[in-house]
Amino acid sequence: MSVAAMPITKYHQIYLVLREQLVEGRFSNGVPGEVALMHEFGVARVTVRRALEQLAAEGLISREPGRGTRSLLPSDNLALSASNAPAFSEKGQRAGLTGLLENLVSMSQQTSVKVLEVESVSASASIAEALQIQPGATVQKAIRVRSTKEGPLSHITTYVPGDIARRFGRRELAKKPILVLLEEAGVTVGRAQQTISARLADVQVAQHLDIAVGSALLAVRRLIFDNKERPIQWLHGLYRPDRYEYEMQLSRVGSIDAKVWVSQDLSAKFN
Amino acid sequence: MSVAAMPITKYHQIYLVLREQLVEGRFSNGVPGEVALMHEFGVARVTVRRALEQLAAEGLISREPGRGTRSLLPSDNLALSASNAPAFSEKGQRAGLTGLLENLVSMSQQTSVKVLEVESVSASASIAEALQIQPGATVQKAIRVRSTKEGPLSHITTYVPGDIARRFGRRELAKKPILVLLEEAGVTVGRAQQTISARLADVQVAQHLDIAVGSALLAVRRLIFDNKERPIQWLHGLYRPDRYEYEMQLSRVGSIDAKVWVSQDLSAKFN
DNA sequence: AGGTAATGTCCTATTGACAGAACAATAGGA
DNA sequence: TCCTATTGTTCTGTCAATAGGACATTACCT
Repeated sequence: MSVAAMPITKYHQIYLVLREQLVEGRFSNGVPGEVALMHEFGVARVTVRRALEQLAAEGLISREPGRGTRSLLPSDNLALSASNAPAFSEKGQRAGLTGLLENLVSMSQQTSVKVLEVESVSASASIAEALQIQPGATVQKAIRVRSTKEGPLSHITTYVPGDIARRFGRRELAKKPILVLLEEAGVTVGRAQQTISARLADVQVAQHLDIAVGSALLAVRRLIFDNKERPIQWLHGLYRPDRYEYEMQLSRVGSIDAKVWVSQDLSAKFN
Repeated sequence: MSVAAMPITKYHQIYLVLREQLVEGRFSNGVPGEVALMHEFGVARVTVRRALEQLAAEGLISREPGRGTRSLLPSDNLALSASNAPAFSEKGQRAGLTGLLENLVSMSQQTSVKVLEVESVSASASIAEALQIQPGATVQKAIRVRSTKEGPLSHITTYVPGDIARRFGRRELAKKPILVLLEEAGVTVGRAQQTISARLADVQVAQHLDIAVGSALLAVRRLIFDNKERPIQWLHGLYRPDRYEYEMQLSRVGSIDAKVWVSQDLSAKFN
């Protein structure tokens, strides 16, 4: 098929991926070589290089012939003060995790999941509406709490249509992100629509997240579609704002007269 | 300069703009013709058409030769039930504004701003750090409350370096979005970095937003840079979650093996 | 019926994104 | 010193994105 029609260029996607991984502190001991990245992403070397060039231009990496590419982020090596890396200079003042969603790769590695509840229930009106199924149809409801070593982070409730979730057991849910399970079940994940809001912690959630009742929580509602635009997962997530924030870059794209911003932001990565 | 190198294609940008405007309920009485859009965006007709084709494929608009293009969103005309528009089917259950930021065009039209406070202060340590200036340097602090006809919506505090904000008066701040003022002051807005979190309403904010103390609020911190990567505005925003939510599309772009999502989302438009 | 405005279809040409490859230059270890 | 890994540079193509235009077709209004 050669080059697929893409609204966003490959080098830019790779740029986004690498930038995210950089600020996450991976690559502390060396960024993979261009050839390695080239294979990893399955693209030509030119494409990898364009991404790296942009990262270098922003002062996030250093590239030297013979030596290779290295991360320049303060979290990794020596501090870099202001010099030429304004991009993330405000990084230090925030301790909490940043990124988003419940299933970052790095989070999967550094966090643990406890499954509070898994059961088949009949869909309420609102859930049926979201998932575009008959009210009363069977859906699998799962509640999980994700924790870092510092303590609980998020309280996630997911609903998956019964015919898809048939085989998900408690063990699988604890081990793998639910999206991986969905893909293993033969579902091709397409797009997702997500709304971010704020809510107060109720008694149950507060208990599980180890916070006071009435604390402010970041609330996420997300509907995931497969490649045929069928809803396959409806998610309600509550996050402790001191441990989790949603960070994004708004870049002004193009010059379409109207001043339009597009926020670009890495989201779920689940290998 | 002709065609600038763009990480995101023009037709896709136009698609995003139009989609946003559609769900905002503009275009209720007819979408502008292709030729009109073509002039408005300054692109060729083919480009406009590709954007419209995508919108039509998602069932958001109908296009008929001779008749023109019309919005198919329930908020506008007759309800469209499920049929072929799954994209925003969960739209009905939410009354609040959706989009983001404080300065959408439509918001400027449908909302009013009250300036609570404008004064020059010396920068505290955290503000100086964010704006990359000397602690104690002069910054202009402004607090504004934005309201819809239903009541207060957001409580925004902004800090602008003194040398830039020199000429902003109370009147200007009430009339125009601060970003417009910045541009009029000769600043070219570049990119922005934004973090979304949640906070409880304190006494002052609660009073201005007409809510109970201790209500959950959506909290936004945003740092705007000019085209030379100099920070030009540091913003703290608090939003009533019942009137304002942050909605975004996560589309799975490309096929870069790693499963990466890019969230695309219209943000600030300030004409 | 005729005019107008809209979308649908088809064409040409330019440019950038990307693949694939070769070769040069540099740094560091054996 | 030589070998190797790495980035830097420079090619040759292919294809998609976009600009710009011409013409057909349809729907609605006068």
